[in-house]
Amino acid sequence: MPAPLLPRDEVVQRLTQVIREHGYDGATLSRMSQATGLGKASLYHYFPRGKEQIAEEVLARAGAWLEEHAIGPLSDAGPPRAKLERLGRALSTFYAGGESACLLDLLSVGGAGEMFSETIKASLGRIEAAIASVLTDAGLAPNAAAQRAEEALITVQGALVISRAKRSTEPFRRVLAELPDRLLAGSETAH
Amino acid sequence: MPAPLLPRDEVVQRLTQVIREHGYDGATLSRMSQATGLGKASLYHYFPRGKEQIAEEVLARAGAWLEEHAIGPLSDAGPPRAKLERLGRALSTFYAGGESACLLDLLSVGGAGEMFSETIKASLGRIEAAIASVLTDAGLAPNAAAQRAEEALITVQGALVISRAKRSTEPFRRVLAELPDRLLAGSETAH
DNA sequence: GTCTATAATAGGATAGAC
DNA sequence: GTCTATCCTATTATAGAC
Repeated sequence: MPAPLLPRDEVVQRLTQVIREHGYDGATLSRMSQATGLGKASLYHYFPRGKEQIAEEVLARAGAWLEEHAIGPLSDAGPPRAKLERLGRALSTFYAGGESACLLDLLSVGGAGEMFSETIKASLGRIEAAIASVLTDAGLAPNAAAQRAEEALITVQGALVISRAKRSTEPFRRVLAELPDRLLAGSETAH
Repeated sequence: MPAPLLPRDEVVQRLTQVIREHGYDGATLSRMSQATGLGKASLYHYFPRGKEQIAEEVLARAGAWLEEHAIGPLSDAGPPRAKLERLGRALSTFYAGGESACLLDLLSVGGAGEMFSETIKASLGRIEAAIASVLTDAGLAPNAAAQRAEEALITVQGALVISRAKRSTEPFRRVLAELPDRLLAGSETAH
């Protein structure tokens, strides 16, 4: 059997780019074929269930990346502020400094929304819980911590939308920079 | 000439629903035909340039609604807090309490993004300027006011995304409820 | 102003050669 | 593992009757 032109992970990575740029409906097999250099038939060799499977793997890979680089480190030892700053750097990488859209956003629209709803909710839940846990460590009450963790997600997603709409990464960069202060405001480690 | 089955504005309203639910690429003429009860050919009678013109008019109508119900009233006489509360009510109506996605979000993705980029940026600019103006009236420095106005947009958009992803309107409702306090915090009228 | 019919193209998916 | 060729369906768009 001939060696693949691209390792599977590289293929998934390029498909991720296509979906992030065009959304689920706009991510046609033609575009995917072009982005990977593989014919449509070859894509079906990698992903027998077609487009839906592609989106599933793209989503899973993104989830794994976040788990490793953003969520996991929040459980490490260390001061809350340092962990939140590290989270900010991870998110900046993940979203390419604000240039790349969020899959959870794009894949929650229309027909794709129903397909991936559970995966998306689970991902959001995990990151939200991890942030909340850091904030309780920092001295916030559980309710306040949970609420602020959700606010963090809201602000990051909103900044991505506004950055995309304004065609400027400035809102995203500003939001990320301010994130640790905002989350820790009033906590025992903040003063 | 026979009377139209639906007034044009009613047609545009139903088409708006389709785009808001499915995004630009997912808003097919079949769905639009079904939503309006008009055949595809009739849609081309209303909108000779097809789907792109439909999205243009949908966007224009949404912009006009916002101008009248959200942006305009911000220039009326009255205390800043009252105006921001009224803005919140208008946005709650506009986004159906968090159930409906934002056109500026959906139409900034993929190919549609390039088509409507200028319109979208202009809309964002107008609402941001109107909010900033209320905040300077409330005693904030122009820079702080502009920054907070952008934060308002970010938070509202983010709440819509998270509400959609979580399939719960709670984040949106909470964000709207907290909006006036957040925007006015530290201003001379806040204490 | 709306319709049926139809063109032309693009989309998702599969068969089978190499 | 990749390709060309093909199928079927959906999509955008138009022509022309009523």
